[in-house]
Amino acid sequence: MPSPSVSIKDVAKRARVSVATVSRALNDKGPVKDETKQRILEAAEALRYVPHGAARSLITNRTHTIGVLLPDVYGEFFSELIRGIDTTARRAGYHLLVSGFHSAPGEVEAVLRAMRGRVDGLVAMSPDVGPETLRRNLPESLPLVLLNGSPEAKAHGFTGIRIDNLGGALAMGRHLIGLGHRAIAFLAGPEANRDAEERRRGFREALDEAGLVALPALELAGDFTEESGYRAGRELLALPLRPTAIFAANDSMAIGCLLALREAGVRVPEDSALGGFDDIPISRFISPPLTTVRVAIADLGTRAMERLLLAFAGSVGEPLEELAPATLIVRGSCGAGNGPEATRADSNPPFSSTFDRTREGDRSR
Amino acid sequence: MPSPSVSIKDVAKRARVSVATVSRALNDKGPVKDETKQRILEAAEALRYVPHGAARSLITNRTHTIGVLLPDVYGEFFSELIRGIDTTARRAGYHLLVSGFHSAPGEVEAVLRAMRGRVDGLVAMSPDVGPETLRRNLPESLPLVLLNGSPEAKAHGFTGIRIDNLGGALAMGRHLIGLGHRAIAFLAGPEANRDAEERRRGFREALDEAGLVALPALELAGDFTEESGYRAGRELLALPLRPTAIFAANDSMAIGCLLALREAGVRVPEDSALGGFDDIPISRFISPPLTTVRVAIADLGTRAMERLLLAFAGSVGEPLEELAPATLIVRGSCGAGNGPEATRADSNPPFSSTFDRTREGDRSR
DNA sequence: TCCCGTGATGTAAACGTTTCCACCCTGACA
DNA sequence: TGTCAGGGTGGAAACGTTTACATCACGGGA
Repeated sequence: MPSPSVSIKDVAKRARVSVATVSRALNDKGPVKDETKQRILEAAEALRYVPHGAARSLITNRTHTIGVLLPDVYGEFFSELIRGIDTTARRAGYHLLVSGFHSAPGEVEAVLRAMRGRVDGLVAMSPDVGPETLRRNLPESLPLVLLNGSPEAKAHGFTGIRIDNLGGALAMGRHLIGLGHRAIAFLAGPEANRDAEERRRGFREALDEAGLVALPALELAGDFTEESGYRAGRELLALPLRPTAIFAANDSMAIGCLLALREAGVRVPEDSALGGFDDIPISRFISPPLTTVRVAIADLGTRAMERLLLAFAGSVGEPLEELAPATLIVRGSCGAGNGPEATRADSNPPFSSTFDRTREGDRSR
Repeated sequence: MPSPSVSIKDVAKRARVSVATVSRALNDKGPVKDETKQRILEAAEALRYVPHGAARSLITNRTHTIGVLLPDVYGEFFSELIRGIDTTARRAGYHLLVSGFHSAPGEVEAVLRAMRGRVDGLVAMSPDVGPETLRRNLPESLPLVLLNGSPEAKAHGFTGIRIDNLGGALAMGRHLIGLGHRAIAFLAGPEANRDAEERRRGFREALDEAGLVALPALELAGDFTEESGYRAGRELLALPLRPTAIFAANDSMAIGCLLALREAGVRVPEDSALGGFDDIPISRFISPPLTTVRVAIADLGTRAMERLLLAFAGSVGEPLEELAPATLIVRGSCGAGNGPEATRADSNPPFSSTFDRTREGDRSR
């Protein structure tokens, strides 16, 4: 059970030099005679020596690891984000210490504290956790990038990256209005969710621009699940005056809604246009393919990591807030393909874009 | 830039005791007078003291971290696996050091070596990397669980967990044959891929059982992508004698194939039955919903982690090999819903199962 | 010939913990 | 009153590195 691990001393002994020389030889620091160096490398090889990370971190004060703190490790969003962070991190020689946390009371604190001395920096996504909690449980000096944090985080001295929910929803709203729709239903996300709220605001803004009013009857509650989208769809069907278009605050709800419509024989997009948000992979495979707003998630991770690397390089700078773009993806479900915008729709067929996406992250940015 | 971090010494000074006492008080080891303990806790609180992980690891030889090594951090498989490992790990107080590696020559080695002194155990998925490479770059004593490794890994003294590809494919083959199909096409996966190979073997076994012969013309090459499934579908369409059923070695290919068939006006399942493997989330949303084989990925991660925990607890035992179940999921694409097996299909409607799945991992096992 | 710079190496301190050991004190027991 | 047990505490070693500093030999320039 006790690890009979070989340490630098063993290498030193075998190569008949001091540990200092071994360290120098292995790290290419300071002068070492070629002959000695050769002997040391051979000894290390023979003994299968691997330096002890913790010991090294202790003295160098560098772990070459960055922590990633996420509310839940679930689904495509998570894996995409990690992928974005990981590729950038690895390229720079960093590893990832990943930790999800559930909403259990003291859990965030516990996880945060566990990070001390194990990471050089932190990427945290904290929808619930306030900036104060973060700072209280973290060493003052730890570089930190907040993902989708509250807008006031900047004021607290945090640098963060947020998704441009507002811009994306605005684009979708404009698009639907541009297609001639006037009565547009909105399936909202969870009350407390910041993304959901921003998307609602973006949609409202589009309405305002066009001089349309938001009818309370056309704004339905949802919670980002397919099920809630399905329920909302049935509610819409029961309305005396049905909307000609529906904008769901995320793709899952849009899909649930689509099922409800289809069950009732309502055709999409002929009878009702439909738009979503997120561009989850399923979206391009359902029929009709879903018009949605793409969030470059992997890119989000990449940007966060790059910020951290910048901080490591010493250029601290003042806390910034960056917006990750959210771009409209026009597919079949909005009916643009039947109208004058057919070319735009054609330029993004569901199939070829699938293959594009496969390696998207590798060439992101 | 240098971290003005507060250490145990600062706490000791403030509480007017020795560092030894602070350590004892904070870890509840050895006797400390209540009054002193109180003073120490207050001091720690006031200074926002957080123990230094690396330093602690150095002396205790425990990092409370386990390494996860994956060939690629991409897609649903990855996130599900991580989720399975993470939930189990966190419950036991462990963190995850995640590292993907690309196929660059020395990269696996580099990543492996970086793990020394940073992890207490390792979960590795190594389709390409041989057992020898692993051992050569890892301390002898490090507990290791291999995911989907080669069957001979066990002989090398590794304990591993593999997906029951053979059993799953066998079940699918039996199912299709049971529905009366005699000419069944098989879309194979990548040549070198072990999973793909095992699935092929399972299918062949089902044919053998039924006294059917595998026609070379009905076995098409593929590489697990939608595109290759699409190509295979077109090849099948060009065949003089078309198969009445198609079994694709994974869902992505099945979906690509489905598109090819649909383009040609071939109806599924009326004109041709279709089966896949993996049960990726899209599968239940396409129309018709795809009959497939579900692999409990999160469960795979959970099992791996449990093995590791067992090893930490000291019960080393001989290297075992565990098989993670792969179960047949009957949906519409195989046509069972139209036949005598309608009840089985109904018991698994695409929608309710979606919601089931949402929290599947939390109650796995 | 002397001095000094420089390359090659070793010694030892330091990083922040945990833990073994020794010490002191108090009280109980003989 | 002496001894012993044991609670409470501090000193110091140890973990495996890196690195500042010291040492030494050697060679070149004055």
